[in-house]
Amino acid sequence: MNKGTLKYIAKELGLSASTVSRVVNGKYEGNEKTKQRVLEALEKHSYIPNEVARSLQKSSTETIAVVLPDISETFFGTIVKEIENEVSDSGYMLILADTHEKAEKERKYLDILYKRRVDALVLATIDSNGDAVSKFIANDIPVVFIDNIPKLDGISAITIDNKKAGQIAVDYLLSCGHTQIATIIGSTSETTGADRLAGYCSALSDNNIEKNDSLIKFGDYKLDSGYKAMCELLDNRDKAHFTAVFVTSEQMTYGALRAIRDRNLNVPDDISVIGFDIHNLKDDRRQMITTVRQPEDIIGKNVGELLLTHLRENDTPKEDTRIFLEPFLQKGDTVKNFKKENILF
Amino acid sequence: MNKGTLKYIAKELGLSASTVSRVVNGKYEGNEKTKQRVLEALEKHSYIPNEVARSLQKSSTETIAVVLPDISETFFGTIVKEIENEVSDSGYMLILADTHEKAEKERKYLDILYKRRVDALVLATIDSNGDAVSKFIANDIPVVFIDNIPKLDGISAITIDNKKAGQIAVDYLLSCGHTQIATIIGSTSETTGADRLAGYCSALSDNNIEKNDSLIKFGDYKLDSGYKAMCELLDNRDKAHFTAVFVTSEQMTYGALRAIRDRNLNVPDDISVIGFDIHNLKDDRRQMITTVRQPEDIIGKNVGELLLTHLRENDTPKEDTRIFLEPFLQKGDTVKNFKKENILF
DNA sequence: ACCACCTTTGCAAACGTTTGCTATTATAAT
DNA sequence: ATTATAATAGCAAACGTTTGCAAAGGTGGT
Repeated sequence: MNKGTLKYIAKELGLSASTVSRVVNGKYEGNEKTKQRVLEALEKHSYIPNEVARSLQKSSTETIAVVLPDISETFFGTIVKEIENEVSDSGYMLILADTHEKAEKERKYLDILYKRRVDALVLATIDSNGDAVSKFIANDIPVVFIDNIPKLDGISAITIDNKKAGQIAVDYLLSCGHTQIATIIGSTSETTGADRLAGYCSALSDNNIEKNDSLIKFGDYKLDSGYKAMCELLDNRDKAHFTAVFVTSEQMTYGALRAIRDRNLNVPDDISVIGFDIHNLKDDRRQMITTVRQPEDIIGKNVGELLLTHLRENDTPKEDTRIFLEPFLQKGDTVKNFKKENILF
Repeated sequence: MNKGTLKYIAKELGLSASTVSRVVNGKYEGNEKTKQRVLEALEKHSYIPNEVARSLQKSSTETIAVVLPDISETFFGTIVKEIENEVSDSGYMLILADTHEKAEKERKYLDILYKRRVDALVLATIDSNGDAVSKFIANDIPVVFIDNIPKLDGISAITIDNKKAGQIAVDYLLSCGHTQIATIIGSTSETTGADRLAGYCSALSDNNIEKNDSLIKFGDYKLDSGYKAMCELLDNRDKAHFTAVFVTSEQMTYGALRAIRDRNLNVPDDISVIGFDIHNLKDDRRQMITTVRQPEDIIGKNVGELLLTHLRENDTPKEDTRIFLEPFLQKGDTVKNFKKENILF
């Protein structure tokens, strides 16, 4: 029999595994003396329970899966950190899956994670076909989306109000005197992109500015697509002029900025740029990119809390939770203010 | 008996669990017809193996623990991403522990991870007392350090050459005409800090510049300590003058920059700064902080590869692996070049 | 001296797999 | 018809726990 196991120690003591187990778990109600004997033996062998065996028996792994497109982005890193912070005291650990923005990898990971019997799933999906996720729901494993609103029932979601995010950006540009505003939107097959676009549109129409479809370009959240979209906008600038552009993802923002630079245009003198999810360096001495931001830390904290209530009460809540947090604007130096000309620079 | 299990399906087919198991794992050698029957039944019930049970039986969880101080830092995020990328094809998943730079949390996590029977451990320790880690070594669980050189035997390490990092920084400053160079070093109880300091010293002495101890300050890698150290340096500047400072961590660099700004001094005109691990925004249109960098992606890739060979061959290699990667300088706009005055700005 | 009851501990099944060995049956060789 | 051989499938133990139930032993009351 393997050393270091409950059974082994029990046999050595002439006791049963049950007794030792109960002592280990603080459920022992018997003789104080034997309790001490057991405790000593545990100490002596420096017994360490096997969580895998425990998991099997309890059918709970105390593990939360986090599936996201790119852990190296500060945005996701911060969310993960906050989730961890929230759930670690309850003994849960995080198992991390980076999908590299690939739908196929996401599906594969979801399958594996289901096999591994994670207790809960946090998902920033890039492919909310949602089929791979339905197994989780069917088995009452809590699922929380952190990036967009799921199409299936049974999934909670904690996101920002993406429509408002679009509005904030456009409102700010309007307040700076811009009226010809272009935008680069990520995929609209998810609510995320669609809502940001909706916010853009409604802010315009609220201010009686007619929307110009040739000022709306679409990308896939990645750098190259932002570059390409910006090029198209610039190429068509004679016909569809604009003074500012609202780019709706971090990577696409970098792409757009690069495209602008490649044409030897200046930001913000020639074109104003407002980005998304840009994490400017903490050293605020220097130039910053104006950006719409999400409160990642609050998102993460909320996800953690929600997960814990789901997991503890072990009741799937009657209603899917929907928490919408506030996006906010972080002013930088990439938007020109026509209202107070020449003051900013 | 629980539905969805091997046993259940076996019973329904009038077969034994063994047979079904063997089909599932492609180890079945029997009658083609029964194989098909089993396959159909598996399909029909959409059978999903329970990895927890498998892990218990195989005593291998296909899980790699990654323990680090702060996953929200791009530096660690990138390393994690690359490790994941390297090992995911082999079926390994990452379990993530963020220690929030606390030695106690690190120890706690290491204990838990050992209980959870992870197959390997990647550790960026902040407390290489190493005691919590010795259990892993004793049980032939591969351990790789990614931040400093372990004191214990049996641990591999993949780091940059930290001495060279110090030399690179100082050499660059010297080449720009600086001779009075201060430095802010993280804890020297780890090799990381000690080596960077050694590099700083040797670069000075190689150039026949006498080291001035009052230009060497110590911090704990965090922002506040960088701020404080910089203040001390500035307060003492009459007695110990300097034109440049080499700060040896990302957060301390931000702290130092803030201290400089708070005194209304200009970077680089009044003081040149060279940081560490600074991830300047990808939009290289803008001002950047001059910094020593580590090739995170290569570190991650190497860690992944090393882990896989350890895990696959299941042999603890005779010798502890030591891989030293090259740090590199990323030039920015925070170092003044006295050699070609007024050209850079 | 008997019964009732409480205290202390153990038995055995269960969690869901994998796998070495054996049993059964069919096939072929003599 | 007998035996050797191969093909097929199952038994049962193992992985290391947890836990409902039962058994053993002890105590005290009558």
